[in-house]
Amino acid sequence: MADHVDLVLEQWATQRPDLDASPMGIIGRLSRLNALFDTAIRRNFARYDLDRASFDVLATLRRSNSEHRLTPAGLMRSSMVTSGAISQRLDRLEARGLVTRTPSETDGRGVTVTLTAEGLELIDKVVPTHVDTEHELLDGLSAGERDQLASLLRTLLESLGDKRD
Amino acid sequence: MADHVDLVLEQWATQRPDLDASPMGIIGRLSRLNALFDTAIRRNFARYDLDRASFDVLATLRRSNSEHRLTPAGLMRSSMVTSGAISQRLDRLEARGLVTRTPSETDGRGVTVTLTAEGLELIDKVVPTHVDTEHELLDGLSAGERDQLASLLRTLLESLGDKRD
DNA sequence: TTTCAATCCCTCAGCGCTAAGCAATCTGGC
DNA sequence: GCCAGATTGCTTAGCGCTGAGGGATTGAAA
Repeated sequence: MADHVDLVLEQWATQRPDLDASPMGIIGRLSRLNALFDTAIRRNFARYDLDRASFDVLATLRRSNSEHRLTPAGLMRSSMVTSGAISQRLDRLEARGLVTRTPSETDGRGVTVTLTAEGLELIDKVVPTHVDTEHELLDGLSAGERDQLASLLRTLLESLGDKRD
Repeated sequence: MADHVDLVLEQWATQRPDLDASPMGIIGRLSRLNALFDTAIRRNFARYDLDRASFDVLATLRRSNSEHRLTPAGLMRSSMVTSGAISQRLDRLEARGLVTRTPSETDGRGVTVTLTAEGLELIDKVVPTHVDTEHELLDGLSAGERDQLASLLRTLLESLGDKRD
């Protein structure tokens, strides 16, 4: 019963027994899981000519409100990428006709990003398959273990200052 | 008591109540944690003119064996990136004099990558600060919670086929 | 011995991101 | 009403990775 991170921990214990490398048991595994999840999730998106970045924007617009509209700043806060990345994502989505950018009615600097009918149709088709993919990825845990894991991860996120906004 | 992912889950429950989005409670949090960890870890590396890619290679060589030597293929298996990425990482590290590439003595196609004295000195200086950083990042959990979390993550990794090699 | 699939490492074009910087606009304190 | 500092969204150079592909070598089946 051992994964790759166990090997890494043993190697450090041998080569640098003075170090307490135990945090890698969490941070290393988390990073590996993220890479594995990402590969599986991207494979699903590719079937719809989407990448993760585009999906994130479309999904954020879809779930945010009934008008499916948000500012670039709002999208940035939700996504943990820089404003430059958001601009470029929107360029690509706008070129494909999946979102529109219109000047804000209340703020001369601002822009409103809205899902088009085509964008809504696409994301509503993809999201269920995405949720299925995620369910499959977690098949190895029981319902109780999943709850426990989600709860520990939330505790950790909150301790690092993650907020609702 | 709520983090950003709780908001996302509520939004999906409102906009698409037909979907069971609960896996996002794990996969979404894991992805967010990974991003937060990455930022903190890279900030520490930057103090030593290192990026995460270079650190990964140096650390893998350091812990692998007493000779601090490995093939590019071995580095690739350990890192979850493509062979092209390894080649480029080695180019950078070799140019800085932190590793050497020598032809394998037993395989005409092969190369042996070895930590130089300078590379060894650098990684031995950085690793303790890296471990400290990781300890700080997990401060929000008790020792028991950390064990529990590591164990759940290992179960999940194993269910996805992660192996020691 | 010959053949050939597999392996090893590399190159390179393309891609999306970051970091820095900019112009336009807004806002709160005076 | 005015101005300084924030905020908004965008542009661009530079960076590292992927994915595709290629040359050389190996090892095992025919």
